[in-house]
Amino acid sequence: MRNADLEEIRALSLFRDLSEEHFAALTRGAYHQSFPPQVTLIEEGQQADFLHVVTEGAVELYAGWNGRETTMAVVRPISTFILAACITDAPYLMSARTLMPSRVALIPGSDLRAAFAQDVAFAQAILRELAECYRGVVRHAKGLKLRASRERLAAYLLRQSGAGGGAVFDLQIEKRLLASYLGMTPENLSRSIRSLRDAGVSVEGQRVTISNRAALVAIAQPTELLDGPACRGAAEDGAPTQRRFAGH
Amino acid sequence: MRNADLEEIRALSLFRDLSEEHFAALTRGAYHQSFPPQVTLIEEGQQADFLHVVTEGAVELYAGWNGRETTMAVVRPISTFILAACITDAPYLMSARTLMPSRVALIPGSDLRAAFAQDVAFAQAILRELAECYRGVVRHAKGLKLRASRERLAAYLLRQSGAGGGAVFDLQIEKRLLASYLGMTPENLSRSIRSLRDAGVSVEGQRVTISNRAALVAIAQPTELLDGPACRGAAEDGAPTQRRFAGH
DNA sequence: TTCGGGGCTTGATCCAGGTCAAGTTTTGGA
DNA sequence: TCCAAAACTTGACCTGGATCAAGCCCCGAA
Repeated sequence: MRNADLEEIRALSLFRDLSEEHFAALTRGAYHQSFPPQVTLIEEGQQADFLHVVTEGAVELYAGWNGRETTMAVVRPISTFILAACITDAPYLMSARTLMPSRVALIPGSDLRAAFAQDVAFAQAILRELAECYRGVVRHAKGLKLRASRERLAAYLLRQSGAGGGAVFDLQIEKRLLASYLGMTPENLSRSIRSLRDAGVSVEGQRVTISNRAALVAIAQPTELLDGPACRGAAEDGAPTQRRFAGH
Repeated sequence: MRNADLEEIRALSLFRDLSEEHFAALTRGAYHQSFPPQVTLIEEGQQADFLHVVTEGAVELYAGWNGRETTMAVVRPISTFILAACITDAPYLMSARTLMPSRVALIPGSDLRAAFAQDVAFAQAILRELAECYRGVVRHAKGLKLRASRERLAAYLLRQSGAGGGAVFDLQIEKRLLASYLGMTPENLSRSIRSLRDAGVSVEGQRVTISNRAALVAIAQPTELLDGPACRGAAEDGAPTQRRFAGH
């Protein structure tokens, strides 16, 4: 692995408190690979052998059943995924595929469990990371059950725009993917977007403009309990070393 | 706390590997209280001070937004809840209320974190427990997004009936609650139940009879990735010291 | 034993959102 | 640069499930 990559991974809250020695041990057995877009990295049901860390690009987590398919999250650098399956040594509950050319570090689950047993600070970091993942899915599920699709879209746009001004930003994601993530069809997303026009939202291609934040807030009624803390204050103080794009 | 209660809690996979000393330290600061039905134990948004362990009765985890409300899970003895909020010392994402006269043990979060730091085996147990919770919510979310309501009901009934024969069993839960858990209205649940009659399902009051398991399976298409491992084999070998009734 | 209230069912109706079918635009590759 | 495939939009239509409104049943309290 390149030094620059190592440093980026090291900066993750997950690895920040890990001793130099243990970190070296972890990364010794790790791979760091580049993948073209649309490559399936893991498939649900498979055994979990590696913790994955996206260092470049974007990875979609999705699940299928009976011919249907839905996007559960989009993971962006630098963050990890499938920690839970790795820890319990259980089959993945979600598949993962690259959305663009991406680089992913693969850390053997056995090494992970070994480091966990030897380093209390690391154990705490893992636990915190997992707890945050858990809370992310809970929020996602709550949103699905409590909000209508238009409300989910409004909330999503507010989250993406960041708490600050951020009246203009890019979607960073294909609309069909966003639709799937929000639990609706592309057609319905299209219509929902139009229906937000009179709330001052305009979407042209990937570019989103929010001209009346208050109106959008009135629709989405964002809460920390549903939209996460990221929505709260203006730009966070510390370097946001870890971002999860669409949920989690 | 009564000795019998202590032993039951001790038998949880969460505490099984904890040293006698650390377990004593944990339970020294713990309360064990009885509550009548319909008592709110915790409210979403509050700070998480105690890990909760249901030892008798049943507790509903639910979430509200904008006047709406949905039940996320029903926790039955002996199992824990709100572990994640406790660990991250973050606000609860779900409220909890008793559904019947219940007893709940409250273990201070600070003690929990202390024990975590001192006992690697305990740390691993906590991590496993949390990972299982995470996977539970992921399954719940997948079900909501991938299955239609009738399919969710069919899958739920199969899960409840247990993998074995179990052609007759009790719902153990009010139907309005089940409806909310499955993400539908009571009216729609009623109709969905009727619509499963020609799949050999009859529900009279709380009593459910499944006379054509194959037909139900054809509708629900149960998968381990959606319905959990509990659905797999016949009665598990070890004592099922920990059960989560409706999901998680 | 009666009464009242909540849970459950059933029917009628409505609507959010899915499906189907064209277009239109964008994108990526030769 | 052009072409083909895919993404996106729009309209028409349909349907799963919500809502509204009774009525029923069961259970618990007086």
